[in-house]
Amino acid sequence: MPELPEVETTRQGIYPALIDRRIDKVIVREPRLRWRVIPDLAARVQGQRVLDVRRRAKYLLIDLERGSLILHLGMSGNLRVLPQTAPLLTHDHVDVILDSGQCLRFNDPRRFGSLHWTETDPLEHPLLENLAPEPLGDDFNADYLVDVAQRRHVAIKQLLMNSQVVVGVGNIYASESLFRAGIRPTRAAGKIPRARLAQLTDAIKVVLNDAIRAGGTTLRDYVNASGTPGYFRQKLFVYERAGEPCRICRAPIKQIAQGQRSTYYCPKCQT
DNA sequence: ATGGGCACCTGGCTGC
DNA sequence: TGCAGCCAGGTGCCCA
Repeated sequence: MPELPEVETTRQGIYPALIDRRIDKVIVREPRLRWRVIPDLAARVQGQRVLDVRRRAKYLLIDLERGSLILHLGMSGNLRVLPQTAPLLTHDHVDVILDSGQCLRFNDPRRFGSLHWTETDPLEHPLLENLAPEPLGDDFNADYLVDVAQRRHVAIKQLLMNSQVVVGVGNIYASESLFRAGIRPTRAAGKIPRARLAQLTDAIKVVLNDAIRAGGTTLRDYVNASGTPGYFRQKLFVYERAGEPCRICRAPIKQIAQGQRSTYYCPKCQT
């Protein structure tokens, strides 16, 4: 489900409820996430105050006084802020109960999400330490992408989805960014001229920022911390629009498979 | 180093 | 109505 805009929207949504609150209790109903949640997680975090809520790539980092929770939403996860007494739904796997009486509830039907605890710098956690630059940061720019794309034979879309190249760009925003840059997703990364890659870095930033502003994209199950969907779906140019007319040139949008994922593009606008 | 394919899991939809 | 098959916002790991 969630790519960078959805994770960032979630971060912004949970921040006010978490910041400076103390954790009264953690309830892990289902520890079998992508990695098994450590058995003593509740004991380790109980009583600690929340110092910050950050995002790195698609990971949420909840910094406490003596460590950090590292949370990933996987494909189908969401976090909601609810009254502690709110009725449970299926797949409500974890509750973080705060001293305000509110509760941060993690729901994840497919259990591709994860919850780790670290008592050292979370950015040096094995899952995070080798991640590429943030797409919205200044070090993700034309020079960088040109350098990385050099001599690479992979299709540009797959390059964009590689977290060693840039983080946070998933299946939706890879297709959307390539549309806005007018680049065909199947083009070999190393054969795209510098000027086009420069347009692409800009397109990625614009698309991600627009999506954050719209509260993310809801296709099926994504909801923000208040339980409401994102509105960026209405602004998608190609994703899940196979056969529908291109919003620019009216040519039917094409759907292909790349690396076992669906890719969408306009055969006229993207070359 | 690079690239490709699989695995993990549940649920919703399609078509027989 | 039932059920098999396919698809879905991710990504770590294993293999060539």
